[in-house]
Amino acid sequence: MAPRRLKPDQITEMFRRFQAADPAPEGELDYVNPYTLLVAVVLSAQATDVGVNRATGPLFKFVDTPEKMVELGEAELISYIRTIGLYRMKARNVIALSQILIDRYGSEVPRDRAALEELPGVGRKTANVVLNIAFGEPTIAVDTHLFRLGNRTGLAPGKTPLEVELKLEKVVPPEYKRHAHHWLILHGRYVCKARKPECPRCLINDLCLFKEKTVSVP
DNA sequence: ATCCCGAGGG
DNA sequence: CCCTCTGGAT
Repeated sequence: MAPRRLKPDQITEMFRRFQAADPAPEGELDYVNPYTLLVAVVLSAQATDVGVNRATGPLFKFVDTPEKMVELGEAELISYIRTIGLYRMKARNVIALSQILIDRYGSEVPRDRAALEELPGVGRKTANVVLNIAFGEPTIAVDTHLFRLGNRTGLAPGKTPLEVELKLEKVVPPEYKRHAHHWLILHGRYVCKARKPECPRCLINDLCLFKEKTVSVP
């Protein structure tokens, strides 16, 4: 069956409300510079931001450059991030990625999608987050939250994250693109949750096309 | 499609 | 016990 989708004026209204409620949304991953942001996002795969911040707090206090990370080494890095899921692969990727930044990019985080996606542990979603947060570009990173909301609300239905991203690129009004990722991710994290969406206190529940919408009982 | 892989919630 | 959490590589 063809997925129902919101109309342009409804989408504009949706983002108008998001902006009114939270004019300058921010991500919840802690970082001190573009490099630590990149590391934090790599570590955040299949992990909670709280869990990532707990590990990166002590780490970034001393290790905030690619050189210091390579010097720290994989085994030591693991001692910091052992409480995060998938830590072996992540530690290996962070060390390798740091060495590549030193060798090819003068220890800077490249402001370039292709260059970012060549780094181990960095895919399209991570590259989009870095471009958006570190460099202020209007990219819309589609993670598990955006993918769910795009389909559930009718904002941008798609079978894959990339499909949802390209559709968002088309339907989100230009003036809202820069913050679309943050608004949607925060909404997905606290209100439009995967398990038990709290529709009664959702500020766009009258626009949303979710069929099993929970209704408030007066 | 499957693996990686710990913490927290229900 | 079950599932989910700002995925990526094979």
